[in-house]
Amino acid sequence: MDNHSSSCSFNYRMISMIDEKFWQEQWDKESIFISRKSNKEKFLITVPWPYTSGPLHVGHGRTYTIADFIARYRRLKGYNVLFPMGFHESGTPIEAISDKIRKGDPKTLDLYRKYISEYESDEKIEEILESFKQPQNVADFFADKIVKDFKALGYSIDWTRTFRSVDERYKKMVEWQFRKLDTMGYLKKGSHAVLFSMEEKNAVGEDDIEDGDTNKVSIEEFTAVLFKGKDFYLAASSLRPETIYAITNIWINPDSKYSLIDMDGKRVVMSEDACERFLYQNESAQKIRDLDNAEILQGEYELPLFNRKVKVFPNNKIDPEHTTGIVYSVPGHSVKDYVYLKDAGINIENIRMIQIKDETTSVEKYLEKYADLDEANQTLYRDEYYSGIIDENIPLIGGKTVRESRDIIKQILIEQGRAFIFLETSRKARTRNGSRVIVSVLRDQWFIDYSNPEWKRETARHVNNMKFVPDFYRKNMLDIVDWIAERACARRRGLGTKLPMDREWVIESLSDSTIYPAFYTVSPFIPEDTELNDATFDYIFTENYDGKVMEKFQKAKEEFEYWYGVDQRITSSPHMSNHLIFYIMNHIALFNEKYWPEGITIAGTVISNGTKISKSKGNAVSLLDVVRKYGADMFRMYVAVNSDISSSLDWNERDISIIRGKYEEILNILETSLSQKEYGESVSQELFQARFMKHMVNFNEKMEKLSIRDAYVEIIYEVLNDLSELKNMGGSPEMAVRKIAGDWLKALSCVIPHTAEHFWKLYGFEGLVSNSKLGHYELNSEEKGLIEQWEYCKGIMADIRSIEKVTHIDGKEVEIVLADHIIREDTEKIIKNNFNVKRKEIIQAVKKMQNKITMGIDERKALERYAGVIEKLMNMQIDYREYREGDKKLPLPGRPVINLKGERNGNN
RNA sequence: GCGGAGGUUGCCGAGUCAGGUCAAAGGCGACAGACUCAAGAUCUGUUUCCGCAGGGGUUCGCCGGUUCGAAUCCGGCCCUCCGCACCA
Repeated sequence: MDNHSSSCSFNYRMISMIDEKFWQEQWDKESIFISRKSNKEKFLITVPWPYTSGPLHVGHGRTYTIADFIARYRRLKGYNVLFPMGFHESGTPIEAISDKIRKGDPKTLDLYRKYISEYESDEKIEEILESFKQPQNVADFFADKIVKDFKALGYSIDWTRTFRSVDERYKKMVEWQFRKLDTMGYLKKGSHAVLFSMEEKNAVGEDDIEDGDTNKVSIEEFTAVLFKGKDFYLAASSLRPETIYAITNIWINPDSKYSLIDMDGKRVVMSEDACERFLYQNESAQKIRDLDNAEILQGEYELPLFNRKVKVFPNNKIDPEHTTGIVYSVPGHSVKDYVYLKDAGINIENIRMIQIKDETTSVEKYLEKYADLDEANQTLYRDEYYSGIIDENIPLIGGKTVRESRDIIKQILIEQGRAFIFLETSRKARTRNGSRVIVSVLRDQWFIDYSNPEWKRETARHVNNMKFVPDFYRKNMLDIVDWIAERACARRRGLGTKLPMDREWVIESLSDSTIYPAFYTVSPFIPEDTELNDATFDYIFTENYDGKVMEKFQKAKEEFEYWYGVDQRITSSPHMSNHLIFYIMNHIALFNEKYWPEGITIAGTVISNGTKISKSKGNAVSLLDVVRKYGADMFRMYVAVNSDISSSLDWNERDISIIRGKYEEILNILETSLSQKEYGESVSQELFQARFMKHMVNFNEKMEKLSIRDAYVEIIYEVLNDLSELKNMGGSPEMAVRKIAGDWLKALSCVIPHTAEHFWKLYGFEGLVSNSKLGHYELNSEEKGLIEQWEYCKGIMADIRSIEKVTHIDGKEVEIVLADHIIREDTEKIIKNNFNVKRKEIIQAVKKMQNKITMGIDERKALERYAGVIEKLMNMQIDYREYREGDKKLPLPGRPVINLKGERNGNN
């Protein structure tokens, strides 16, 4: 991987001379990141805590690194900054890992051997692996390693406030949270549909399903319509209940078995397989017996709503494993039914009831148009759903759209007891263990009811006042507020806090992590063994207590009130519709408005060599590897400069070496400037300093807006460019750097803190740069003039080059003729459309060149100042004078006449 | 499908909210030159087309519209990426 090592040995020495560990120890020793209440303005910044099931990769590093830039910048600006972190250990995956290790699953064992080996010597691996049979050991092991990794990255985290989501005192707070939600009526119990495995007797998530990440499985709602026969009802399911009027017959599969079940006193028939699955959706249903298919086929069945009877035909295309295994046939509006009937030689007249653009849809046309039967069927379905209108003469729904009618008919059928909902997976799916995935409706599922309108209104109002970076996520968040409904908040297994009102349930791992940043503020003031109850938390977090001071928690209360709410939370877009919405809404429900979250910054995803990072691809680059190989500052600089917060960051070798080049440049110039003792005054040095001042102004502005990349392009690339320009102008970059080193190192310290500390000390500044303060920067008019005039001169140089190129003259001498005061006055008038001027001949020229004329620059002064520099850079003699009457060409303000003298270049 | 973001000159990526100063920042790559025995590194210049005087032509997904004037505003179309409920 390291193909530069041979050619850059000198620079390697440069990088390795920064002893990152040493500086981390200095920070520790001086406790500069431990933050306590003070009289300074506070700034609380957080990042969602990591889940401790394994080592972190570069993707995790990005958000924390960005947060650290901001934390360090705020400190420079004089804020009392708190940047805490903790560890998320609740949920099912860690338990599942232990489970697999206990069972000796070879894949898991290999993976965790590899993970452990990244941190521990070989002889210890098996022992640690053995300890992983206990879930808590897995979590603790990796939490411990993450601390080490993060320290190695130089994060300015206050480690005194760290806690884990499974700590007893934290659990007490979660209990407090849930009892509060309960008293507010936000906690509900109800039934809930989930994907489920009968064999594993468990709800299954995307990760549990084979190809679940690439080919999603969702739950679809079918309407099972009851057709009344002599002894029982047939349950025929459909996505299109509005077509019930056009039914001609019912299909069952002759090769499959059917069963009779009891549903609230009704005798209902569905396939044997459906029957087994349905019992997971409806607890009260009971199987009565199996049926002989002849029993079903012989009778006639009455449609609900319309007085009509239809027959049942066998059709082996009907899938008994899909919904009820009974389907009704609508040949007028289903290509498949039309074909089935035709193939079976059954002659039934089509009933048609839907029009698109005043024309009754024709199954035959779709059949002709699409070669594939499925495609024809689906297209017809879609066309009718989006643009279909029901015929005027149809009862109940005539003239209405298909979309409206579907809900109306479904509603009526269910009310009349002639239909029920049958839930089905959107595709056939199996778990990774190979068992079948079905839909189950869980009873007594606990929910947080985010649909409460009052709660939503408050949330929307607050979201409008929050700061989102980038701002478009605000709109996104408002949509989510609108969309969010009940969310299941408890599970049967996993680590975490037991639901206080029902100890059978464990609070789901996203729901237990919504207000935890509040706990950072109090964590050091609540010892592990303290007795905690709801009154304690009411006292610390709210105004809602009996007024008596609780001595023991007084300090915690003060710290909470000082620090809370979160000023800035850095996260990534997948968190929008789950963690972030919970985070915002739970704060709004539980805390006083002044403690609600303020700022949210959403970082783009991290990709590796142009492709998405995923464990299965094996392209996850571990954070530890990166630090070991490149050092913290290199990685941090990469994160800062390689792409903007909002766009994705691609971690790849090529860009790494490019960034490294820049980093080495910084090291080099800082190193070589060290020996400079004096500072020579010259135009170019002055210009450099003025420009540096401008960069500092821009840097501050951009950091305030959290445009981190732009800020560092300014303070790294622009400054380095200026230095090389300075060198060309004959100035000394070393002297210049010596002069600006203090300010530059402060600005750089947010991104490359170790490097900045190293040179801060060598340059003889007091204390630590991480502890220094950044002043206010502003350009004075002299500095502005220096910069503007130089830009003007650069324009002239570009013009000279352009002329040289076109004429093939190798310029030796240049005469620059400037506009005199008469021209300037005339031009000013003409721009204002006042044509009463002294030299009429310039009117046309001014009009034509209007957008290239600049009035504000003192051209004479610019040339006085920079003529020498231009002469050096262009290697030609520069003369300048004002316009004289009789000159062939007329200069305009900002557009002097350039007379180039030299030899014609022979080649062309 | 629903919701969100986006399509810019060889590539990455600013600019679009507040239309003109935008042939369009910055980085990378490429080319030429300087340095060197040579390569790398570094530095200088060029990098849409035309031009023997700093100028002109044609460009910002596609098609239309508004305007004296559009990369920027409006409408339609095509394409890409992200999120979509028990997964952390």
